[in-house]
Order: sequence, then structure tokens, then C-alpha cells
Amino acid sequence: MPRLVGQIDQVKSEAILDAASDVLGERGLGASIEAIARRAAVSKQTIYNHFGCKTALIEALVARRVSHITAPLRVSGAAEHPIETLTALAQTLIEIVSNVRAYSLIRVTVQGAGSMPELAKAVFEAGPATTRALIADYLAAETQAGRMAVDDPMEAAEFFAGMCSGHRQFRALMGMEVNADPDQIAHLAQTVAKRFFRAYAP
Amino acid sequence: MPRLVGQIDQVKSEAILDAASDVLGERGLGASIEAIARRAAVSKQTIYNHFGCKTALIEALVARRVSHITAPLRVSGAAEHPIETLTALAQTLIEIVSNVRAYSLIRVTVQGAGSMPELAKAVFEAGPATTRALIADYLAAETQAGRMAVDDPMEAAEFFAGMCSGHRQFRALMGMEVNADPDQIAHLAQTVAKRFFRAYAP
DNA sequence: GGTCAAATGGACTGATGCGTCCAAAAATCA
DNA sequence: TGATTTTTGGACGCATCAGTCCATTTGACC
Repeated sequence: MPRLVGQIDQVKSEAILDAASDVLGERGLGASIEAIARRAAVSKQTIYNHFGCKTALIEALVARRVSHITAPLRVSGAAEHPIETLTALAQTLIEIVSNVRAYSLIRVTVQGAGSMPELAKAVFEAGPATTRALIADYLAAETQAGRMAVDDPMEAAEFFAGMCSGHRQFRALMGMEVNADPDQIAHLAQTVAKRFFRAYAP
Repeated sequence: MPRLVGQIDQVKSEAILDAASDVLGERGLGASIEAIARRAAVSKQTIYNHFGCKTALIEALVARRVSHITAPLRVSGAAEHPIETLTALAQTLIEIVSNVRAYSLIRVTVQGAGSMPELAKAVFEAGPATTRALIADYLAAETQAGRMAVDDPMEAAEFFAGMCSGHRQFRALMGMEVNADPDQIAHLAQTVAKRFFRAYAP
């Protein structure tokens, strides 16, 4: 383990955040700092040395993960037929919503919405809001190019995202099992793309 | 206040549940029994006399509210054009998702998903699952009648519900403001119905 | 007016958990 | 090796809260 003079070990910080992610995911916001410390094989005091308080720890955790949420969501080839691009988009969105790991963190945010509302807003901005804007841009461009006919891109993007998440979001939040079979996700993504395109075809 | 011999006052039970709904909605699952007792203008002991323990209180609360969630959702005239029926359905669904009061309870369920998973499942069954089945039945009937072309009614129903909830569900869960302007809801419901019908027209 | 179930409220237990303190140990650097 | 910083682990204070206990009061019913 390398060490930087006068600085607190970065590697240990990461280990603590990993452990916090796991334990909070399992036990929810009620998980104790001690449990996180045990999981990280670190003393409780060390966590306080690194993060100051529980709220700061959770903020750091969310900030770190939040950038990963929409990272895989990129609009690839604009030259393809819209259905192909939409299928790829839907596939990524459904995978995100089916990712129990990502959602365990969102569940923590929901639990803490009362005590840390700014965190909830940050997650919303980084997640759904960014996603919607990205999809809306794509839809607007396709409409411009005459390949689709979307009058209200933001609204349509929200419909698209809603079709992708369906009940999966609800189930994930409730801690229920979510079907993450790759074949079924792929098939579902195709259907979403097909139906959505039909709803907004020129 | 009427009183029945040998029975615990029903009116007081209702008052307790109302107070619990309010306080839990504001403070989340962490709200204390004492706070609920204060709000209900009742002693803590009375709550225990009525419900036994906190978990039972929350179960009673959810059970009472859950029946209200899908109560307004009825498929009315099958003689109308599908778009009209779909608009009415969408309107009701959007109103439910925009109802902060109803969602404060769902937030409590999310918070308690770890400690009372069967409750989460019950809410899912009573809410989204029932809704989906109801919509799916309608879509199947319309397809049978040749007015729509829905190959997979359950899947389509989930798309429909997803379009209605959009980001509202997420925002409500996060404790963020949700636009509940009746005019905008009505307009949104029409758009959902129009686009959905286009996606599944014969 | 007397009876009895229910309500009250206040004290109490036990558990949990955040955050602090501190002296000893370990790791790092010079 | 010696100086410095971090880590450790355990004890501790403080607060909150679920749930219990109980003596007293209230109020509906006869």
C-alpha cells in the first residue's frame, strides 16, 4: 500500500466506499458505521478520519457511483435506422434498471430523501434527467433528418424511458427480484424500440 | 364518540392510522411512535393497545391505503373508441403517481423493504400488478374486437403504465415536487393514449 | 351513581447507533 | 534508527426509540 505524506490513503478510501456500498445495499440506510468498518476490515475511527460523518460518507458514495449510472448510455451511430439505435438505447436503459447493485444505492437515496434532499436531487439530475435530455436530443435530430416525427422530444424521451423501466424500477426499489436474463432483456429492448418507433414514425 | 363494550374504539383506530400516515409521510419510517401518538392526540400506550407493535401498525396502514390505490382505476365504456378509454385510464394512472399522499406511503414501504419484504410484495401486488392485469385485460378485449392489435397484452400494459408514470414515480419517491396541474395532466393523458394507440393500432 | 373496560401519561428497560477520546501499535519517511 | 502520521480497538457519552409497566382518570353503560 503506497502512502502519500500528509495525505490520507486513497486506496483505503476506495475500500471503505466499496464496503459501504455493499453494506448499505444489504441493510439500507440503517446500516451502522461499525458494520461498514468490519466489512472494510478497518476501524470505525478510520472511517471518521476519512469522511468526517455518515452523511459525508454517503454523499461521497453517491457522487462516486452517480457518474457510472449514465456512463454506458451513449448514442452511437446516427447513420443506422432509428430502430437499431433505439434498440441499443433501450437495452442499456433496461440493463441499468435491472442492475440490482446500482439500485441498492438509489434505494439508499430514497430512504434518505427526508434527511438529505439535495442528495436525492443530485441523483435525479445525474440519472433520469441526464438520460432524458440525451434521448431527447437524439429524437430531435432524427426528426430534423425526417426519419422520425417527434413533436415534443422531452416528453417522448420520458415515454421511452418509462417503457424501458416499466415495473422493473418499482420492483428494484422494493427489493424484489428483477428478471435480468440477457435474452429476455434483448427481446424486450427490441419490442420497446419497435413500438416506440411506430408511435413516432413520420 | 360511540363505544362498543369489550371492543377497542374503531374511530380512534382510524385517527391513529391517519396520524401515522401523516407523520410517516413526513419523517419516513424512522418516525417514532410517540410522534404519531402526539399527532393523533392519543397516548403511546393506546397505540400499542390497538396495534400491538410498530410493524403491525404499518401493515394496517398499508392494508388500508392499498385498497384505495387502484380503486379509482376502472375500465368504463368498452363501446367508446379505444383512445377515449385509454385517455381516461392514463389520466387516473398519472393522478395516482402524482398523488404525494399515496406515494409517501410507498416511500415508507421502500424504506422498510429490508425489514418487511412481504409488505413490499403486497404493495406491488395490490398496486402495479393489479393495474397491469386490468389494463392487459382491456387490451386483449380490444384486440379480440379488432380495434387494436396487441400481441402481448401484459407487456403492452406495462409499457402503458411506464409511459404514464415516467419520471413522476422517481421524483415522488425521492420526495421531490411533482407537477400535479390538472390541465397538464389531462393533456399528458391524451398524448399517452394517442401515441400508445398508434403503436398498437391494427 | 356504581362498574368496568379503555385511555392516560410518565417512568423505566434495553438496545442500538452516532460520534469522540485516547493510548498503544503499525506503517512510512528521512 | 528516529520522527511523524495513520491506524487500531476499545471504552465512553449522549441521544433516540421500541416496547413495558402501572397507578390514575375518563367515560360509556346499566
